[in-house]
Amino acid sequence: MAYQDAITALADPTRRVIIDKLRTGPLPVGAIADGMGVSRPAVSQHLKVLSDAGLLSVTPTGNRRVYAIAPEGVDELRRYLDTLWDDALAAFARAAEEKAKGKST
Amino acid sequence: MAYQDAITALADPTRRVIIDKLRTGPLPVGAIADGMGVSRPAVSQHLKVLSDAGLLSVTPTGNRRVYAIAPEGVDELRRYLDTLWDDALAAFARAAEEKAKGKST
DNA sequence: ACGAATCGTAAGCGATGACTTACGGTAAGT
DNA sequence: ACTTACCGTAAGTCATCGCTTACGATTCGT
Repeated sequence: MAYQDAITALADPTRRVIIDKLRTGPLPVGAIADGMGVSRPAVSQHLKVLSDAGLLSVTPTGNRRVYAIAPEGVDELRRYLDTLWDDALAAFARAAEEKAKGKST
Repeated sequence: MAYQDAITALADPTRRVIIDKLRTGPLPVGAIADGMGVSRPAVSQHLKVLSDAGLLSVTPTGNRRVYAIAPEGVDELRRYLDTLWDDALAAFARAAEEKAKGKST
């Protein structure tokens, strides 16, 4: 009960930028908000969405909160897409096969 | 230049239901719309979004239009998530390592 | 102890998007 | 040829979402 939230979270462009910024490693909020065109509170809201979706982990360190990509959350989404991938391929092959047979019954 | 559209398309619950209906094989619009709580035009609109995102293929057959999952589109999204997965794992390992070292430099 | 810094939350606003009804267009059936 | 079935599109409505400004809480520095 989570891959749906992960997809919804990644649907927003700004949130994808945040994810990209965290690809190289964990960052505090200020560093994340720095450079992107939106205010820091907006970034905070996005971080909450991403965290709730299980895509980010938070580590309160003294004054600041360090965010990092949570591999588990990404993996959940990955597994969903894998099953979709498998089914799509199977259906594709079956459809091609029926077409070749002339499709009777 | 497409995985973004794929994610956006899959973000909607109704569209995910459509995708699930097509997992077992291609279906015409009527069969897709049948049983889900929204009107057929709504389904048509969703089908357009999914098609534009590269997640579905259309095959006009006489009177009706048969939709099927496009493996290519799914694969694009899959590859994006794989790179994210790789980076996340690498960053995770690096962070753990630095923490163990006591973090110098 | 006091001021500055870092960050989350609340309230309000504007835009995007999902849905409905109504309509037009093409193919199949008789 | 006429009717029926199947489907996409247009217009309009209503909710959702992302953004901003304002504020409060906690922690660091001096």
